[in-house]
Amino acid sequence: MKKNTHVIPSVVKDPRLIEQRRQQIVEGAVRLFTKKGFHKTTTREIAKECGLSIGTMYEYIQTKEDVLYLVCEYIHTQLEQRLQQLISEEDTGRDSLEKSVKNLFYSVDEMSPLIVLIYQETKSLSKELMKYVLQKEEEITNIFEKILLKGLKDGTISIDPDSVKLMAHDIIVIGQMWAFRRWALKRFYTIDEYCQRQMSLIFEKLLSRG
Amino acid sequence: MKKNTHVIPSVVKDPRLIEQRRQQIVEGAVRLFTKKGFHKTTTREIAKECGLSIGTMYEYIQTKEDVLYLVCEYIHTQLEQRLQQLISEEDTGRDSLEKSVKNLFYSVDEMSPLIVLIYQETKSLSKELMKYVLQKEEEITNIFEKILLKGLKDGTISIDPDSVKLMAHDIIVIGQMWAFRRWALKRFYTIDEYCQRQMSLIFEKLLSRG
DNA sequence: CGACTACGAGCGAGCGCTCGGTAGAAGTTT
DNA sequence: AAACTTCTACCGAGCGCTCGCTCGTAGTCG
Repeated sequence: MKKNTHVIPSVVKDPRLIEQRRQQIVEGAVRLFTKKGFHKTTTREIAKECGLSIGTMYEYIQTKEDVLYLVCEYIHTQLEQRLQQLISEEDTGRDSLEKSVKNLFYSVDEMSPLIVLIYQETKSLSKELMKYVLQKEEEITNIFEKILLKGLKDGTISIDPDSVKLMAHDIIVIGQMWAFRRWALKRFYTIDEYCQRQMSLIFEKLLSRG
Repeated sequence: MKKNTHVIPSVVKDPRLIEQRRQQIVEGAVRLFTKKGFHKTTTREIAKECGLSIGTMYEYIQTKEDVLYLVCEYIHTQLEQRLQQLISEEDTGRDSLEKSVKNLFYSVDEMSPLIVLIYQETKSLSKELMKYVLQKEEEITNIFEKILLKGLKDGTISIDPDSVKLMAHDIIVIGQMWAFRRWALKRFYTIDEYCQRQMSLIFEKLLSRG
């Protein structure tokens, strides 16, 4: 099952305890990382924020970097679940895409600080761990690729097959851009306006050959 | 003239020397920051890389953060110059846009590591300095806004006036995304393909109401 | 008692930055 | 022209401090 996930060793034996404590750690770390960034947050602060002593915290991770990895994994899982939730077999490709893109925009809106965090801190991971995080990012992009392909098959979407991958990336980036360019966009658009206008950018393209 | 630029004090008096040494510092720092990131690079390393002693380097800056600011400013100036270069008064809005978007894509391609750097490290600046950097980012976006407005005026581009700002941001983000999602995109597209396909995404939209 | 989890003072490495000193150019006095 | 003074850029050992992480000990439960 969990093939593309890096397993972080723990001194503690009880798996349920591990999961619970790591959840604590992630939640505390997210709060701090979004506020101050990874490098400016100390291990002592993380421990305090999640209600553990440093000693105890280090029973559940090996390095500070592990915390960042857990955080990245958590964020990606969160986003992925939200996106998978609304996907139904019965929808046409086009309907599914419309739903999912909208879902993406509003998810990014709610998860804004988390999206920004993952954008800015992934590079602080070692190559090994970054690989896993980028893999997950790609899996999320693939969600949209699949939907596009479905629409291509059932004729509800028309697009050059060689552009499918690119369009999937475009959708993700246009979605996430609401998070990482929020400082500029928020002054001119609400999330509703943003959603509507960007949807039209995406869908006019997808019908232009139909 | 230089109103939106933060001036970093220097102990040294000679302005020409300041400029020359800071150029050295920026060049050395860029090499290191793109490789290791800002936080993992030490001041000693920067000094060594640019051929100054730490003591001397600190005659030209006040803090390590100043170096990052100088680097960000350098990158933005570089990009802005490239974009301004190809803009001619005589072109129609549409021609100008086509040229400039293409120019953006290929500039981002060449400046890839720099674009990624500015994306990832801007947040390491203090609020004060970040303000200046984001301002510059916005000015660069405005280049495209102006072109779009010109096209709207001369009738060569058709777009909802309220979407102009957004479209300018879209163009910038789609350009820069070639840098920060290179790890995925490079496996499927060359820069030429990328440019061509993304241009069609942008321009089909801009003609759809025409 | 043995197995396991929690604790936090403390270690040692490494960091950003300073500051007293040097060399030599520029200016001034004799 | 020589001697002295001032100014300026350069230097790097070292200061003070913070960081990530460890490990000996204490507490708890079966």
